Amino acid sequence: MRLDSWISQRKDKKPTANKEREDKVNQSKERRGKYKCGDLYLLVSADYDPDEKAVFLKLYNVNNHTIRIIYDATGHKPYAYSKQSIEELRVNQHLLRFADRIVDLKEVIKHDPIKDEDIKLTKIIVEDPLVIGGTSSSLRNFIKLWEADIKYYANYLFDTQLNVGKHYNIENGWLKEAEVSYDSAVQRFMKEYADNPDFIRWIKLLAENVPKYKVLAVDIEVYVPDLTRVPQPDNPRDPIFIFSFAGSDGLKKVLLYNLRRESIEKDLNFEIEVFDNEKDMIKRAIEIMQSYPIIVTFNGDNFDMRYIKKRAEYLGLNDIVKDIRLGKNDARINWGVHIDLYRFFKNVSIKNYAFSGKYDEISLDAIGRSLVGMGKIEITEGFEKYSLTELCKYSFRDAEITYKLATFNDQLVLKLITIIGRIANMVIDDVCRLSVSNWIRNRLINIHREKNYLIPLPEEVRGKGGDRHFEPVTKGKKYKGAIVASPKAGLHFNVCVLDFASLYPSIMKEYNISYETVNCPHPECSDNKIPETTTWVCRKKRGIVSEFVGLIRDIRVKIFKRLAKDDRISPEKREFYNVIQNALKVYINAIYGVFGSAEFFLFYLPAAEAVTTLGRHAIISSINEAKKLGLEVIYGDTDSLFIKNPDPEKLEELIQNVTKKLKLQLEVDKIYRYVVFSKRKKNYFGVLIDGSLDVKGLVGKKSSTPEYIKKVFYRILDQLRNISSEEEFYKAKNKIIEIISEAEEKIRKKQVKVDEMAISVTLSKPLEEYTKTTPQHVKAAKLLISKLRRPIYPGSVIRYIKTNDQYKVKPVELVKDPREIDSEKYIELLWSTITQITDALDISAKSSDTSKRLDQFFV
DNA sequence: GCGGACTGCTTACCT
DNA sequence: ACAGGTAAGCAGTCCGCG
Repeated sequence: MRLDSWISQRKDKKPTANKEREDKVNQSKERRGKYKCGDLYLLVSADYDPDEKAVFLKLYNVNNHTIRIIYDATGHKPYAYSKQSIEELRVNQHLLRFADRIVDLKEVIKHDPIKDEDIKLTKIIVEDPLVIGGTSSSLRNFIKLWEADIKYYANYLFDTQLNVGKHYNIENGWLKEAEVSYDSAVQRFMKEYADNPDFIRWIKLLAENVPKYKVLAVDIEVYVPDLTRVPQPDNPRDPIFIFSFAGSDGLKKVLLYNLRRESIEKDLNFEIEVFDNEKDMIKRAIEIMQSYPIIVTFNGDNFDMRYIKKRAEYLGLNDIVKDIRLGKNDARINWGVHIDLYRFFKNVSIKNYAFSGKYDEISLDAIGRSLVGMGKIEITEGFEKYSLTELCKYSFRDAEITYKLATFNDQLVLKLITIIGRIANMVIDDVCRLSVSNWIRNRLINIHREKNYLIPLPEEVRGKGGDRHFEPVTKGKKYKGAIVASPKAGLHFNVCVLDFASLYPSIMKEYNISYETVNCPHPECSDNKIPETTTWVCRKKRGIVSEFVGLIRDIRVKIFKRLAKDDRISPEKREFYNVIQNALKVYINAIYGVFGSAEFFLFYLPAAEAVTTLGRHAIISSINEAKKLGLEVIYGDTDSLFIKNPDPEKLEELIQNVTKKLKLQLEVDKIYRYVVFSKRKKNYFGVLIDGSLDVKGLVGKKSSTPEYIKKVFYRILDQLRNISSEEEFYKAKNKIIEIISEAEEKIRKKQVKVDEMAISVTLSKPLEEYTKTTPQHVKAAKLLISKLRRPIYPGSVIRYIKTNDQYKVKPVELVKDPREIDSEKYIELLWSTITQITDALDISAKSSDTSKRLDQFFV
């Protein structure tokens, strides 16, 4: 049997006209709201409907704040590429298995970026995505296919040239890019760069307004009397008894299934609807939820939404919850978008770059406290010990925190998600769940499509070969990274810090680094070597990644950073542009890293190594250049040079020389009134010219250090803050001695509160995976479980006390009496924290006598 | 059997 | 599941020691 007879029959089947298709869908799906002609829509999401065998788009109606769903009417079909000819594929047994689901085989020409030549491929077009991948019998498991692991709805957006986060109008059922207005400042930039279509395209995409979304935060409570039992969505035997809602339209509502027939307090800060059976409450809850296009939860993917769905089905309400769709690891809603903030805040790029590590535990309580100043209501006993009113308050607080996290600072989080969706061209459901490497992958796939480049398989990229030239300094790493120059220990006044503006992205841009340009196939490029290596870089073609990094780096620096600082623009708008430039920063900074990550689809170690090699080259030649000019370099880390008391003219000369020679922008980053180094790298403090204190890496700053010791540490630094000469420096001495001896005394006499002595350490993996050693926080966690039956998860912060009993450590919850504290250990800890300051000032040996010890230091 | 030297594990930080 | 480099504390092991 051959495939062609079947294919020819299918070919005359024309795609349904757009309008008809939409009307059909309108009839079959329940719809809300009326659409006015000319309504403006923001493309927020897309998905595949297996029943309709088509992609549908979720469009946020900016005018009436509903979601409109539009099905594909172009007849777009899933596909993948093969390097076998049509003839070969026609008799391929694996394809024959899917004969009735293969629509067409087509010969196409694509550019192979690795070989730098056009190649012939066969495009296998199929009826549904599962033919390509997603099941154990799918084609990609049996024959070699290209572009077969891209989600179909993503593929669809790339091919139809739609972009998430853009505004569209609907005309006769077709999407049309909407004309949107831009600020005059943005228009000026568009004029300035009128001859650069890539620039214009990105400015237009990013500067579009982001609507204020209509959102609803949801939290549920499941009635489990015993505190130690956690309700399991997969076994939903316990009833849901509370739904809490906080909405952007001011809704503050709790639905309560009064399973104890208790009387409920009046005059709460939320409305309450009481039900005498669970089913009615769930029906009402779903009705409320379906009137909001955006649903926000904290851990809804794995708990709230999942439990609602499973519990409703358990109660026979399948139809009520049919529009909640559970994936392996997520929960999506057909009527809109479900955003799980737990997944979003867990993302390390979001945590460290967007929120500069302001929270360290991924819990509603911890993140709520640090970002919106609101924590959970504490519950220490099982639910049976509390009145239903108290439990409603508890639950409503959770919904309130979730709502605040989604909407604080003018919906910052939702804006950020939308903007990342624009940059990555990724549906916002995925943006808030996936990591930065996926954001990068998605856009790079999109760019390959636009250029008609075939996306190589990971083994083809790796298969290019190329050596690793430098042994990593750190054990377990794949290649050598940055250089950290040894600091010159001591106190230094008037220190200027120079740094390279976004060093690695700039290197990628200026030196044409990309997976296909590093060790390219052209013999004539092979003399274009990375210094001290056998790696060469292409001169003939612009690298796809290099070009992309360069473009968005320029977009950030030349457009959005400037807009964010332009005082002719209103503060609100400036804040919006600041969010954009920040999102770009998060994104750009991760691009180098993903090429050094073995899991990334374009992982190519020689490319990553080329970047760090050039980075080391840049900083070393700058240090040498500085020395040549007679400037004193006292420290440097990766991309920075600390220069002591520089002659301004020499400094300017250095900047000019380096920038010209390396094609990398060296600039003044900050100036310290003074800075204090010990012998340790990545470890110093200083006072900037505006008087602000800058502390780097010192123990006293670490999140694990007990509060009490931190306080002492900062009191000491405070003594040093207003110093502007060496004499003044020593005046602070007596006060510091006083602070330290007082603290030591207090610890020795056990007068410090137990809570202030807690050492806080994050449990990074499940307890049973600590097989090699048992660190102290793991010991404490085990006690929490055995003595208090407290559930512990990876990511939990364990707070423990060093004690003088047989345990040596105990969770803070188990230490009732300060006399249990091992004060000797804490005095040691105090000293090691403080000597990081005093060491730097050449304070050396310890003696048992405090004042003597300090005197030695401050001589 | 004991203690110091050493290595490896773990966490939190810097760029 | 972006990278590598560094500091610090502790757990566990090795080795010498009549």
